[in-house]
Amino acid sequence: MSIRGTDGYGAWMQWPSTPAEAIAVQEELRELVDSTDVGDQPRYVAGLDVAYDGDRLAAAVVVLDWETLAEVDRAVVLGETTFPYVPGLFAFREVPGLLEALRKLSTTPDLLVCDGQGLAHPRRFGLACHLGVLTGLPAIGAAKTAFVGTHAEPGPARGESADLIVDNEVVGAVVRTQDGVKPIYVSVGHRVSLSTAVQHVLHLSPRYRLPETTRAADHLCRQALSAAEQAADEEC
DNA sequence: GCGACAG
DNA sequence: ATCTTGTCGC
Repeated sequence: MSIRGTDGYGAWMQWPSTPAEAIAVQEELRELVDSTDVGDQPRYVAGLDVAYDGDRLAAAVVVLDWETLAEVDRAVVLGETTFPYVPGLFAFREVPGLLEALRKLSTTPDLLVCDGQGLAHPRRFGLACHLGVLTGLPAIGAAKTAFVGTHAEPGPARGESADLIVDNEVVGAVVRTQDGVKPIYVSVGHRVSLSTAVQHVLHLSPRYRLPETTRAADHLCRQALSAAEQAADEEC
């Protein structure tokens, strides 16, 4: 796929090498986030995830059909970390590999489901916003644990949720995707409203706590990383 | 000042 | 993220 949204920026925006520069990039790109519904009902939904082994990494994207949740495309790239893990700057560790994987797809996703936060971030610009703005594609964040905000305990049944709040502002939703399971943290990434993001996550999680997109991408990047390690061991 | 902190 | 056995449940 082409990365329409990035071209204008990629040409002059150098990748940050320090936390201060990274924060400056977030402060600038955050202005480009669109938290309203744009585009039609998605047909191709992508799950994205990255697995690590020291400085080695595997970034994967798996595209599923919205109706059947069957896989229609996949791409995975091996690489090395270029940025340390710093809470709040997580995207700078995962974006390079994920953009490369997205570029390898023969399908252009209608929605990106990211393994992390979107607007539920200290500067309102988590991984999902970053990937959404750089690609121009609708994106949502679906994280396994909380990062910022306070919230009430959502009801015990699948589909129940509670607002995730920061400074009297709703930055996301805490959603119970299955009866009795620990809820997940959903927030807007780009070009999707929060209520739509929650509906999408529930549609993508018919049986397990995490969206099928996330599960598929998680499996792929782990498998690719371990396969690469096997190959490396045999060499030496 | 101290602790907490997506993956 | 990753390090890690057995165990409860469908």
